[in-house]
Amino acid sequence: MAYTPPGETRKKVYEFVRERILNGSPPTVREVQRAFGFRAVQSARQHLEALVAEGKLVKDSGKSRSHRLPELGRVRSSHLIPMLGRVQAGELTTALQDPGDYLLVQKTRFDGRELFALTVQGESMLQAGILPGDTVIVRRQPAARPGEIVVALVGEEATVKRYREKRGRVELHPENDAFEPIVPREDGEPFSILGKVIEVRRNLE
Amino acid sequence: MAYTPPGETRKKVYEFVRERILNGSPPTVREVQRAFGFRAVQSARQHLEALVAEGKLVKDSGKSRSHRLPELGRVRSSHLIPMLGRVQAGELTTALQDPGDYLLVQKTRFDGRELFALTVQGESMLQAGILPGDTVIVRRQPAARPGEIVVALVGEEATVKRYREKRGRVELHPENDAFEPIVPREDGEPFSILGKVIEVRRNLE
DNA sequence: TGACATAACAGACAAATGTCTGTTATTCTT
DNA sequence: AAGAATAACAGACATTTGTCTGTTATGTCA
Repeated sequence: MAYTPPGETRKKVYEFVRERILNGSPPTVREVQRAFGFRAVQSARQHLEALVAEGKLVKDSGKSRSHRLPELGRVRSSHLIPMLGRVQAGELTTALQDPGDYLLVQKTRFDGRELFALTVQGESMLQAGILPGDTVIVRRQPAARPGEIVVALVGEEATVKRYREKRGRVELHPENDAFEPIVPREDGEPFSILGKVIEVRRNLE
Repeated sequence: MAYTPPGETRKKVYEFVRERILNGSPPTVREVQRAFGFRAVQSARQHLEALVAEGKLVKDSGKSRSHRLPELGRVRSSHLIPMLGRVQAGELTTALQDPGDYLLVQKTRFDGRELFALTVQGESMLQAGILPGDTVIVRRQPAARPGEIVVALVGEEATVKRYREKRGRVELHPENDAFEPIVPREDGEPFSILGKVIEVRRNLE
């Protein structure tokens, strides 16, 4: 192969490998060799080793297709979580067990099994920047701390509100002046906290 | 290994492989074998072949680590897109070529290369439900249609605004009464549209 | 019960893949 | 010009990995 100035081929090798990693299939040494027309495996290997030495790539020695981008360790751990639309109380369990759709999230802090997603109905959280049609990602938990945004089951329906406590009593506050806080009563309709909202997403396409 | 009811181990193998693929490193047959404690390679292989036959996985015959999730169906492929923080005009190209962080998105409609993400600064889009600290996912394009939310380069800095046209002239509208629209002038500071905002994300953890 | 399908195992082979040693050519530096 | 560093090559070896053939156990169903 023709001789190229120092660093030139190296850069292209990096870009090639990076592209492949981002597309989900890191190349083998020989795939790099072929992609660049090297006549020796070692040519490809030297570039790859150099890139690892520079810290631009990391590699698991001995394993095939094991080149990775260093920053990606943190980022790449992802879960598929069930995605629910409008949810009635009774359907909830069923919907979680056999969801119609999945959402891909990267939440290394959480176990994928404790997460689900919900489409927001209504404008009660407008002033918290949560609009109708937004998707909220929820971590299942039976309680919450004041100030957190939660998904609660009030009567027959799941609702998104801000959790507050007043004189030891639970209050669910909308963030929209046109709505009134919900104050569950002991003898009232069934009430429970489904979980805490940990992310909000909105599609604008 | 202990005998398990039909389909039970199969399901777990599928989940294992799926998780690994989503995390960027599809397992080898023997990695599956070890993960499940099979004493024979063939045990793992049978499950994998069955999953391919069922259409739950696809595979490039002969290649190592080549199991993939089928493009069609409810589990879609994902992209890793570069994530930028506060961006000055000059840094932009550099930041896109060598980003410090990545974001995992599920956008089959788009090519991963035309997407990037940006952290929102300031409160100018408050009433559109975009708060400071939110992440916007942007599709690179040099123009926009009225009503769309865009990322534009005004002078030295990237800014998120709603794109409007008035008497044939471009206007960038904030969605916050405390801010004034930006009306770029021909002889004024450099102005260009970087792309259109296609998703907004907010972390609440 | 017997036929049949599935699950798991055993052992082996061949191709793919990572790695090693050593050599030659080109460029850079002094 | 000489030495050092980099790029590319040649050929080989060892491990990993995909694949194959055949066997045994467990469960299903008529």
